Amino acid sequence: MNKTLDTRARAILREIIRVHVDTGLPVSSRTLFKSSRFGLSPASIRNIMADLTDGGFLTQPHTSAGRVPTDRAYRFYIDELMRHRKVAFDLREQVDSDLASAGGDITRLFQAASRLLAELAGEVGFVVAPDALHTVLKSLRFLSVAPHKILVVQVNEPDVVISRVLETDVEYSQTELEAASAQLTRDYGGLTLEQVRRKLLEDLAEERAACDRMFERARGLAQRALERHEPEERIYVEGTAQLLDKPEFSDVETLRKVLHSFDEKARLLSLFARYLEAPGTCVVLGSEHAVTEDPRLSAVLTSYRSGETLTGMLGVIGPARREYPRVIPVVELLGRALSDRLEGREAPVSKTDEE
Amino acid sequence: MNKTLDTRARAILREIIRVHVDTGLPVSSRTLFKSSRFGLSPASIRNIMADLTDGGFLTQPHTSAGRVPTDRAYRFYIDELMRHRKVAFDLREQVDSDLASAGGDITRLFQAASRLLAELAGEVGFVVAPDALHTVLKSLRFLSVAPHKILVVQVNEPDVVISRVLETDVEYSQTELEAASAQLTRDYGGLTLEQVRRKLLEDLAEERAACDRMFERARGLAQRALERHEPEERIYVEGTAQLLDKPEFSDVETLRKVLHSFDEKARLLSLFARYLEAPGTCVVLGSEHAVTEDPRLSAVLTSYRSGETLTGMLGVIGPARREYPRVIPVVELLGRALSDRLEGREAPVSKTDEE
DNA sequence: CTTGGCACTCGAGGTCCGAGAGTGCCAGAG
DNA sequence: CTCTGGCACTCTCGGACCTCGAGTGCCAAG
Repeated sequence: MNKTLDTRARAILREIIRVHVDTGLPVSSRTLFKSSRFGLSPASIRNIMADLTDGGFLTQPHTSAGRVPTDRAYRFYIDELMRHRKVAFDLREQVDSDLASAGGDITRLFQAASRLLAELAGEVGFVVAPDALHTVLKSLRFLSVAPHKILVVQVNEPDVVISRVLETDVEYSQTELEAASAQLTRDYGGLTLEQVRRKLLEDLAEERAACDRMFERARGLAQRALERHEPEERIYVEGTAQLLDKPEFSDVETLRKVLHSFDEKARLLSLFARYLEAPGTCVVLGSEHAVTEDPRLSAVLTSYRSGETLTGMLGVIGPARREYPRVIPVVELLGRALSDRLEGREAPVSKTDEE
Repeated sequence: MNKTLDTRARAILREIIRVHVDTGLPVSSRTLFKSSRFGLSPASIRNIMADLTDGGFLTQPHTSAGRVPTDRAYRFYIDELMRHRKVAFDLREQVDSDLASAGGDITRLFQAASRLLAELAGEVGFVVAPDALHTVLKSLRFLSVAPHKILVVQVNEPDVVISRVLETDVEYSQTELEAASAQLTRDYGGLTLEQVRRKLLEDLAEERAACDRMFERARGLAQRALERHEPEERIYVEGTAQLLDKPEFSDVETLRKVLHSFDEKARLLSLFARYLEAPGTCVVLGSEHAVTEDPRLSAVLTSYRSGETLTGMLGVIGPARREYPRVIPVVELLGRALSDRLEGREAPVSKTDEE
């Protein structure tokens, strides 16, 4: 099929998308005639619409309804017709300050990001954390916080801090813990978490008797601290209620399926997986390789970086009918903002150390 | 109105509730006649049902439908008719191990608890964290984790650990930080967070010039670390999608309102507030002082303890039509389990220190 | 190539009706 | 006095039917 539509056809297609995105309803030739001055009568517009329908860009829900853009039309629109809108400056500020308010806590950071996505785009927002396996461990510290509780502070490349409280049977002195911290950081720092885990297992098995009892215990603690997280903990979804406001999800049965599918984080994760590699921002429409299992859902997603090789993903999920020129920049803004935060670049928001 | 129903009326009411909870549909005299052997004909059952209707225990959606229990009926059922079911032993184990997997992180603990509530009760689960104002600070520690990042570890009574990464302009040595930690813990340990905040402000204002520059900075850090959390961070809601499966919320408009209302955490919090004081487990039906703004929603809630004076709340929200004998014990189980965890009592799940 | 006109199609919404489910009440039996 | 079968009554649900209006497709004339 030739994708080369003439100028008039493009203008009409663009207008149909604009109106349909706005109203959510099928667009008729009459509406088009009135809404915008093409200098053409409804009949002529109908002819062009018929061509667009033949070309696979439009469909009609039934004979006597207007036309609705197909996924193909959206694809064409996104690739060729659309001009991005600049994001408002105060939006950047809001994003930066909201992310800053997570205060270095990685979980809250991802949560804040997905919440922002949901709020700003008016759709379901999600963030997929980078795969922890390839994260590089920088240091590991133990801190005794209460008689049988030890705080394990794990610092990953690039200065991402994860801390975790472990309960212990044995009691440790702070000096012991500091020695152990230093030793472990020396032994395992610079390795990826996957390597650390493997090496820990080997070392624990091997040095059973030989080694110092204390370090053996410390390795045990480290192992417990580094236990790999459930897949559910790698994916953050917020704003699922937003779907209720979209007319395309007004029937309960659809909603039921879709909302329940958001609860199955593990499957979502595997669906998203293939897009991790994709550079830049992509729009995945339902009819294409589906990000979600439901063809009615589509996604706008982009990747973000955290350190040298680590990438995660974030984006929004909603109906294909969305304001792309507004939504795409929002997703990209959050991608950049999250990368900046994770790589330790200061956001341009004012920040004082004292008081 | 006299609440003293004769034995037969009680039996019938109980059976009506049983059947209605099971099916979700209005119950007819015929169904009752067939389902259970009362030794009475449908006509007689109808007479009793008419009495129960007069007494305000039953209503009919319309003339030719069966009867549906009113909130009053549920109240009577809960107070007088119901016998709790024992929770299965493996349920306790699941709860304990799931809560243990949060690994001392208070946020994840509350999240896990509300998720468990949602899952086990098949309704919306929620946890309200204790009001941080009255929490007693035990110690405050600083740990340098990266050039301009400091981990602030705050230990509250009873050994609840909260840690937070702060970014700083100035660079601190670990020795400085340790001195500051000791000093701050000495000065502010044992006070409630509210007192700490006030005292910090006073001290910062007063000793402007006099005091050591280092401690002044440390106080600034402490203040940033203890900034009070947004109300949204005190309330954890999980499993909102569960409502989709309840036939009483099958129309989209209701769902829209209800699900959106769950997103407004701040208002939820204020609605829950009054039940914090209530001892034991209570069932709040929609027609009574509403926990939620919608009279169709009802809640089963209980409080849990964390330390001497601190109490929080947890429970489930759903339609009044629920299996009380099963749901109430679940809520109580989680209340106990959460108290145990927070007060440092070991749950009876096996736990080894090493390996 | 454009346009007004016109016949055609199809869904939305209203009305009507019959079937079925339940009830309330009554009169008669135990 | 209580229980029960019988019966009339009510009300919802679903299907059949109809009309209205929106939109289209096509054609013939400009």
